[in-house]
Amino acid sequence: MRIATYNVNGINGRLDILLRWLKESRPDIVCLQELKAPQARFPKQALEKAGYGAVWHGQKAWNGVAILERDAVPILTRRGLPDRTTDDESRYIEAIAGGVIVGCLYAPNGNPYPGPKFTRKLDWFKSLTRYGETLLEFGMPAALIGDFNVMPTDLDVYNPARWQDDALFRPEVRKAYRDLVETGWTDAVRALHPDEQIFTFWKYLRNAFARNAGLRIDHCLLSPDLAPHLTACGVDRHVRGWDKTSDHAPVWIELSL
DNA sequence: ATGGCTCACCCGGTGAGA
Repeated sequence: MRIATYNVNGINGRLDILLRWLKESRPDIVCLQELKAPQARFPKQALEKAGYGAVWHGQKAWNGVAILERDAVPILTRRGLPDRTTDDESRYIEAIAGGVIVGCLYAPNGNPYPGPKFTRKLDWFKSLTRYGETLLEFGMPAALIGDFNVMPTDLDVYNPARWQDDALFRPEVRKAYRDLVETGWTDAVRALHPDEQIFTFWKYLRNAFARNAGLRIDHCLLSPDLAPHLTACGVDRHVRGWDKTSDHAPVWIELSL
């Protein structure tokens, strides 16, 4: 079973890109972030035509997350994190797909540092960590997948020195990610490729993709009963090279289930 | 090199992304 995550950066503006990638890669389950579309403007029919059922959590102009399943409709289990019911941003959706609890997330950016947005990012990670512990206690195969907006280590940044004071790389945020992982999750890409430099995002600016000036910020975390089934993972880098593409590339994992 | 892109908002300049 293949599970992928893709920050599409506008699902309607880049629908052709998304459909092209789905057609060539045919993942079983897909987590999408940054839909940038209100609930009523999700392209349900176009995805159905491509063979994917969907659940989604939209928002006007910003954020927005969705889970797709090939030849099925995911069973929605949650919209939003339990700690953040006053939060009006669409950053978490969860469903059962392929027998796995799939939590699809889009963490806050947190810039500028310091400031209220940065503090909110740390709070959001605490909420995610706490809820993740609840998921682990269920004892059902679970995965937290999406755009975490954090580079966990120096290896995940093309030029670590330049990112020291950025909200995606501040020590507080890296610690928040580490605290989350240490409650029992496995970072799939690092489990299989501990020493390889792997990027999932390249800025639009300054020819970043051609220079490979990238970051690893899209992650797949697996519960203890799922991690032993991990057989492969990768980044569909070539998608980032397409015309009018997202600034992220799709990331995928393969599970022997 | 903190943005030189790119998006959604709805038609022009603003806020946000990372």
